[in-house]
Amino acid sequence: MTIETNSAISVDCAVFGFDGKRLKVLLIKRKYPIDDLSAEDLKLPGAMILENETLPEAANRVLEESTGLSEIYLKQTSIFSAPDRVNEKEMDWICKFHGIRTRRVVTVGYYALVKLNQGIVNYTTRKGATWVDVDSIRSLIMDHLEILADALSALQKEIIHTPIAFELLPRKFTIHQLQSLFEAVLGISIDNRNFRKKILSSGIISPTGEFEKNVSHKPAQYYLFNKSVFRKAMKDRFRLNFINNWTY
Amino acid sequence: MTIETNSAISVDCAVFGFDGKRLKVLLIKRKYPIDDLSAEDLKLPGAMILENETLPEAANRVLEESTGLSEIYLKQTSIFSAPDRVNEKEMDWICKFHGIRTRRVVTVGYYALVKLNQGIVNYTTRKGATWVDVDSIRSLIMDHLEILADALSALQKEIIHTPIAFELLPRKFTIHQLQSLFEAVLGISIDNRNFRKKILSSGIISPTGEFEKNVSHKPAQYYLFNKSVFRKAMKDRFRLNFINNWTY
DNA sequence: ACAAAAGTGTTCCTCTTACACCCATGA
DNA sequence: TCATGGGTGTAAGAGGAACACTTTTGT
Repeated sequence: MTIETNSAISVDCAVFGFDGKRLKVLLIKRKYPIDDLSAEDLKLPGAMILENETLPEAANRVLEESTGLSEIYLKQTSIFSAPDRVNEKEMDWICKFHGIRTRRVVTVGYYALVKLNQGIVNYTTRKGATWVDVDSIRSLIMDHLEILADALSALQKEIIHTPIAFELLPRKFTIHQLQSLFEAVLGISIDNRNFRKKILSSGIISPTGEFEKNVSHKPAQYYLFNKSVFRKAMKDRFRLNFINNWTY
Repeated sequence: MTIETNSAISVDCAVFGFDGKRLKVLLIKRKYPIDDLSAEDLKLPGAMILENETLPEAANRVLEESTGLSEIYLKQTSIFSAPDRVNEKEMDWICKFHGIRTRRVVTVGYYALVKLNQGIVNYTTRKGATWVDVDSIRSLIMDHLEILADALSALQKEIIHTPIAFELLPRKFTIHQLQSLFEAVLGISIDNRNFRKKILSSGIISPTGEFEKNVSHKPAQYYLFNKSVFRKAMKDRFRLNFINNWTY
């Protein structure tokens, strides 16, 4: 197997999902183990870029292969370019695995957000991938732990400024789910009354009139994300006469 | 001249400075013009990465060459990876200029912030580089205009969340200078009373007791940036019970 | 009846905004 | 004395933070 590459640039994707309780990330096992590089070692999904492909295209290809989904929310984070980020043994493995020859691989980190559901879990399980609690991950191959940490940090920054939370939830969701998501991603706890007030008064979600069924408590209403209101809100962001959201 | 490169990855830097009135960026002229690629074409300073160099190291090298300064504030922005981002003619020029052979160049954008002063202006002028009003730039070679726009947009986002404004000002500065900087970078106007109140009550600047001299108006006091207070403020950012700075 | 999560209001306080005049200096 | 930017205060309103109980459902 030889993939034609024109330069040793790869992409690695931290694919995040939310199971209602915790933030998960998709990990795969090393294929083609050699020597003491075990097939049990976990890594982020990634690939070398192809000749006629941009980096986001490569990242989308990785996502489609690993989740079966296209049109996933995708965001570039940092570049990892330390000349020694891949040690000699790992370098051998990479060259063998990808069918290339190179002395150095620069990788570009991405994070992706998917709406976790049974279909995806089935698909990824068939592929041998697993969804792992982000908090519980202690080691990954090469510098993938660092790439993951960087992706998580970028996600945390972004989730409070842009409406990416909705990329991690089903189309219809309860306010409680939304709140739990913020709590899981940011590692904080949020007052429920204030949260409802803020999110409802912002107008970016709309009630559907549908309610949970077969739950052993008062059924919660389902809401929808309201893109148009959000876009309007973004336009109004630079208000009249002063700086918003100055966080010094 | 042959620089050894192990892959066609380059860095391009938007070096920003502030002259007290306007945001400036450092542009250089194309060297070694060929055909109708003129020596008058303007570009961002950039370079191919060397074999044993990380990307930030390459960017710092570019900065040191173009400004004579080290220890400059430097921040990575986006990656430009369209396979056709460099047309054939430009590709010829790149290969000739850098003494390499490649079919494709992926470039990584950086922005840098420098404290503009006579020394730097002299240095850059000797090098044939110029400081140009960011607003006035209409075209640059290849996709450098896009790289610049991306850098500016990253700077605008960052300046309201982190204390990078001080990287663009002299060590001692007046509140008016600081305000003008925000106005220039963000393209807004700010109420002077509110600005003073906010910046002074934050405690991140300290008065020096020194005042302007030889100005034909009431002399303004000079202030210093107070790093330690700022770092403390950052730690307090995640407050007790709710999400800060939610901008939906 | 009980367990479990949904849903709801008010008060206090801080921060944002809008706005206009006198001061100190050099020319 | 004039031109220039420096420097100051206040009031009204919006939004953030803290806080506890009732409702609805399934078991």
